Amino acid sequence: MQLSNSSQYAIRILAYMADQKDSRLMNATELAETLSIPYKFLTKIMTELVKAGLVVSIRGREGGYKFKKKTSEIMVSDILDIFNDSVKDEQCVLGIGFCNGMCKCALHDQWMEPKHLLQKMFRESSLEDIAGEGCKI
Amino acid sequence: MQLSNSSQYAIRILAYMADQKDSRLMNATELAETLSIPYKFLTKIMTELVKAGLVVSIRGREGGYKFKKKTSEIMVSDILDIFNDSVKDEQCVLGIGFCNGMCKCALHDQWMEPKHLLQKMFRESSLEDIAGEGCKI
DNA sequence: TACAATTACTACTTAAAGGTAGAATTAAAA
DNA sequence: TTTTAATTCTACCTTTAAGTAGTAATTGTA
Repeated sequence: MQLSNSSQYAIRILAYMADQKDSRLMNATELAETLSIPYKFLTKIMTELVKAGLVVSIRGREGGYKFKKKTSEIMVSDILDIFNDSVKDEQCVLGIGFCNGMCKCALHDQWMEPKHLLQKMFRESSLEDIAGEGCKI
Repeated sequence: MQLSNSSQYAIRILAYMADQKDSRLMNATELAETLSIPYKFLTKIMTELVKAGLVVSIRGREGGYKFKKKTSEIMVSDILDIFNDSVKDEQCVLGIGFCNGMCKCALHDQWMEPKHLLQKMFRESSLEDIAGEGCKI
């Protein structure tokens, strides 16, 4: 019961970027070293974040990554969506699509409250909110 | 963010077994067909449940599986433990072992409440509790 | 223009989860 | 004692996640 490595890395990367005061360009080498994430895996993740429209990349010398949207407009759930890792409304403990109107799984009722809290945490935490919170490295 | 297939199957199997009034022997063919779980995969899971001491198996003709412990003494978390899928105290959203006294991750505080609810759900739901609840097939 | 520093792309490898096949073992029943 | 219905074991196959390698494309700077 946990997030994929990709999701965890992506949140850590973006939260670290959000920590930086000016919206300066940050390059993959610096991010990989600072956050102890394998360089090649990090660039793969960054490319997905670019495709998803969360960050933009500047190629070539002096290039790097910066946010495309305001950090207040990027929710943790947006990041999880990219890696198919968010908590869906129709998702139950015993499988997505298993529970429905007719048939509720044995843990259906117990699951409601933690599910809603998880969704709340992911959907209502923006990168701006968590910038400055905790340590990122 | 979801349980492994093995954990989901195992919970469904044991919850279904707990539904049966007398503690009659249930065989793999019946369980697999009733619960729509691949037969060979189900037997693999059952063998793990036997090794973990949750159920006993009777081999040979007229054999099958039955509970070793009382259903009131088997918690959902016991099942998740077998498949390394339970929510550990030290587990945070951004990785097991990442957060500690010195360094709390950016989502550490937000994670506390959903984590405790998840743990509560898994640790305080016994098979007896969920027997009869919801539909299992 | 040449160079160096950067991201992007394609393809591969490794590890783990999920699932399958077949034969061995067991034990009740005929 | 033979047959039959059951679990168990070993080994394999498939899919997905995780991670790596090499090269192409891009672009600022000297």
